[in-house]
This record gives sequence, C-alpha cells and structure tokens, in this order.
Amino acid sequence: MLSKKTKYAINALVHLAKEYNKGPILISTIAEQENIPQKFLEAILLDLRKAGILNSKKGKGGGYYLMKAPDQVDIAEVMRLFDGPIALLPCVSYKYYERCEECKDEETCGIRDLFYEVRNETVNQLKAGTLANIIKREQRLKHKNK
Amino acid sequence: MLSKKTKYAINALVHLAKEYNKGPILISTIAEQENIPQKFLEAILLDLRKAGILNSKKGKGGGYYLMKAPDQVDIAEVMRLFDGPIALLPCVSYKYYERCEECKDEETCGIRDLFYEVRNETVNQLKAGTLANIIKREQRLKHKNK
DNA sequence: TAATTTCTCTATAAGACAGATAGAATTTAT
DNA sequence: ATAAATTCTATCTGTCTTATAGAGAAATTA
Repeated sequence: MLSKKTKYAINALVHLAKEYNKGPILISTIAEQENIPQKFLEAILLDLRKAGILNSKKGKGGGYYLMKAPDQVDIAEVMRLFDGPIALLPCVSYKYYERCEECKDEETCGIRDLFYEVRNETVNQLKAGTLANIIKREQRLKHKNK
Repeated sequence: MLSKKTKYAINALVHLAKEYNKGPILISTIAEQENIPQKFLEAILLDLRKAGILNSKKGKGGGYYLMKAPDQVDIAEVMRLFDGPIALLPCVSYKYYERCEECKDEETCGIRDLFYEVRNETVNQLKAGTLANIIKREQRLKHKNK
C-alpha cells in the first residue's frame, strides 16, 4: 500500500496541475482543500521541490507551483520518491536493485520471473498515469455520473 | 515490497510443491535448503496451516505438506495472508476495502481510477502465478540458460 | 520595517518487522 | 511405558518506519 505521504503528494500534485501556469499556490490552501495536515504537507512539498518537480516562492504572493507540464509528471516517479521501489521484490527492481539473500540462483528463479512480469506491467501503467491523465480520468467519471 | 515473511512463505511453498505427495517434510530441511531462519519459518508454516494451505504431522516422520495441488495455490492468496491488501490504495482493495479519509468524492476520483486498473492487472497476474506455474517458469529458465 | 510565507531542525508516539528464547504438547518407535 | 523426534504456543526484544507536532529562522514583498 502507498504511504500517506505518497497519497498526499499525489493529491497535492493533481491540485497544482489543475492550477498549472496560474502562479504560486499557498501550502495552507492545498492543505485545507485536500484535507492534508499542513505541517506534514510542508515536508512533502519540500521533497517534491528538491526532486525538481515543484518550485516555490517565499513571502507574500508566494507558494508552490509545478515546474513541469502536467503530462510530464508521472505517478511512478512520485511513488519512487517517497516509497522507494515499485517492484515487489528487490531483485526485480530497476532503480533499487538488490539481491535476495536467501535466493539460490537468481538466473533461474521462477518466483523472480513472475514478479518481473508484474513489475513491468505496473510500471507501464504508472508511467501512463500522469497528472494530466488523472485529471482526464476525473473529467470522464464526472461526465458518466451525471 | 513483500515482507520477508511472504518471501519465505513463497519459497517454502515452492519447495513443498516440488515434493507434492511425497509425505511430510521437516521444517529444518526447508529452513536449511531455502536459507530461512528456522524459528521464523515455524511461525510462517503454522499460519499457512491455519489458512488451510498446508497440513502438518507431529513426531517422528512428521513435518509439513501441501493440502492443495500446486496448481490450486496462487501467490495472490499467500500475499494477502501475510501482507494484507494487494491494492496500492485502500479504496480499490477488494478484500480489505476502506475509504480514503482525505478523499472528496470516491466516485469521480481520477487517482482511484488509475489504481483500480493497476490492482486488477496485478491480481490477474498473481492469480495466474500458482506454485505449479512458478515451477514451470523455473524449468524453462534452466533450459534456456544451458 | 512589518507582514507573509517558506524552510530547517528536532522530537515523539505508535506500530510493524524480523527475529530469539523457553518450553509445552503430541506422535512414533523401541 | 519410555525416549526421541517434532510441531506448537507464548512472550519478549531491538530496530526501523510512519505520521505527525513545535519552535523558530530565513527570505520576500509591500
């Protein structure tokens, strides 16, 4: 399961994506509207800035805003930033590869082979899941439910 | 990522699947051959027994053995038993559903929509991943690498 | 210079994770 | 009946992660 940190991060990013190119948004605004504890959100946005996804401005009229276009920020990136690997086994992780200590032969491991396929499919889905894509999904669902 | 508990469980199950219908196998044998701390493995096998996947016999000649055929035990079941939900968000979990506190409208949530698709694909893959399937994969890989 | 807002640093309470320890209960073989 | 083998139960512990809260420093703008 995703940590709250990651969930909050995604919600904040979607919020900012909806206001893309409209100038900085206050932390407090995002915190209120997205139901996120403000102090926790501060840390999250800071991490997103350090990762180059957001930028910030201090003082009056300040706040946070997206550095990249909403179709250039995908969920795989956000998840890796906060929760680490997307793979379910360290031995099939691309960015965080590590050998399984208990494993006898990685090359012929059937368990690894299965989880390698799972990882690939999941990463593909999450890379297609950009902020723009999520907003599009939301619009589609709103139409449907009317 | 899977917990060590789940990883050990899968390894132990694959081991037992290879000896299906050959009588009980000692905990100590599995622990040694699969590089699993014995006492930890005891707890794991006990849980698998309580879940109806394994059965055990005490005393001399005792040990653990599979209750179901290797093609009837899938990895989704094992993961759920030890690590809980497979879904990445509680609001898209079938067996462990829970509302996201911070969510404004579940019905039209684009984030939920994305993770719903991810969950479905992952569960399908993991249900196809039975013990028999894993052993078949291993055999294929051994052939290839010769 | 005063107000606004982000940024830094520290602390912490609760729970999960990965085992270790000690011994009780059961079964089989002699 | 007894000894050996083996699973089963219950408790405990140290380390790490999660999800915050608090106090105030630094920067920016009016």
